[in-house]
Amino acid sequence: MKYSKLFPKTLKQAPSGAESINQQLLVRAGFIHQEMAGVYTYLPMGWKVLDKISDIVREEMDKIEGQELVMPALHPADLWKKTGRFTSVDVLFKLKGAGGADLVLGPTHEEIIYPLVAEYVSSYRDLPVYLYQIQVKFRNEPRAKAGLLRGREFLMKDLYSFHTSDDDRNSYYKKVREAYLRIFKRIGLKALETKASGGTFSDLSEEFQVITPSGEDTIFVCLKCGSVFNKEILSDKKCSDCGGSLKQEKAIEVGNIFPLKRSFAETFKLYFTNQSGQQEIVSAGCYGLGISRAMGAIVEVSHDNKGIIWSEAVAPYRVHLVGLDLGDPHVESEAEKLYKLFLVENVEVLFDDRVNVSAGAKFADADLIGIPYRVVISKKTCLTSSRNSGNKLEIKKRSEKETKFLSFEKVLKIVKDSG
RNA sequence: CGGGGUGUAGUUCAUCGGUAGAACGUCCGGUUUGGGACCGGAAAGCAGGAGGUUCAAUUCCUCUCACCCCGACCA
Repeated sequence: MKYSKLFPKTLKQAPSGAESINQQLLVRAGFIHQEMAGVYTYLPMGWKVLDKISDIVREEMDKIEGQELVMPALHPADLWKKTGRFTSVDVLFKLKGAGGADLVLGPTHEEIIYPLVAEYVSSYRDLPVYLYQIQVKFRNEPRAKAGLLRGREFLMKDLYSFHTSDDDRNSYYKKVREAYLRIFKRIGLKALETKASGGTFSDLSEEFQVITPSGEDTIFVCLKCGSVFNKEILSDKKCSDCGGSLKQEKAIEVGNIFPLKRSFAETFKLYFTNQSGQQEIVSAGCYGLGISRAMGAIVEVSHDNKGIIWSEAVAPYRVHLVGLDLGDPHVESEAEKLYKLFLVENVEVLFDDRVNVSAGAKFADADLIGIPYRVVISKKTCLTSSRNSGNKLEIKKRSEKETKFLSFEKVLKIVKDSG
């Protein structure tokens, strides 16, 4: 991608009202655009990041035999009335259909997936089944805030598992837990597994929390055994696993896994016929992961005063090629060649090809956008190119200070190897 | 949903009763080119919306909408 064609350009200042770090940096760097409180357009580079996170999530879900589907965002309210959540969930967006029927914008999908599975699953032979989707969710938060950390419309992965027994569900639950730990590691988030209440879903659940001052949850980390507890389930000031003392932290919840209560299966009559021909109730779990929230969380924990520092797995591009002295026809053609070489090598590259823009402005944009590798081509780095021997490029990692001068081959190796 | 704050050019902000100004960005011309360069010129505004007070309202008052922050909430 050529920077001159990229939509949109970066901003020097964050709009007023953008107070949280993730919102400021993501808006300034051109990843997101706010439409209203808690609702954002994901701009081309922002969408690329979300796509990369989603792809990692897909890979890990597929590894544990998840099957991807997409359910509607628009739900008939009847299903929500059946579970009682039409009134009990206060963040529910409600609207009217053409005939006056009540409709709901889905904040979660138990009400859709239970009837769906009930329709197709009737035998123990049909179970277990693991279904997930990556989809937009709606929650009418009384106070949306902090950029992508708390939206009214947001991107989420939700997985639902259905089993012939609680034991089977519990063993799958462990697999999901491991998949989650792999996902967060891969996208560059240190997520702590946290014991929490299950709200209307279940009695207990586990959350994946990323420690950051901007987090809105309070968690307690045991200094002795490392267990982590959400404050909502903590009755005394000692670790309930080992009795050790606890350290309080602010954290943002990026994932939450629940063994589901029986009541959903009862409401939607989700039964199966077992091997002895008897009807049994299906056991289920649900597993959420906030995709857009994870993007915000990454920025919260990985930035400096100049901008974002993307982890390699989720960065919109791998290389930010900065062309300086492009007024010089020789440098200009060398830069073009270099850009094409990266493309031929399947390296995702953003090429700052702007001619009348100062070096400082280009570096500032590169730092702001936060692509992992910055490669500079200029008069200085082109000097040796007339001799075929030693054409050196300048390469710098966004996360490091050090700059190296290396041949294209070595640059390519670095860029391709890591991550 | 309680408390507080803010709505003026694309963006950030000034003006605070006499009918709108800067910076950044944008466009044109020129000089520049390794950390947000410089000089000239230009375009850009129903002052969130409705009502009221006034000879006159961006400015004062009322209502409303939106956004931000603190708290409550967060299945």
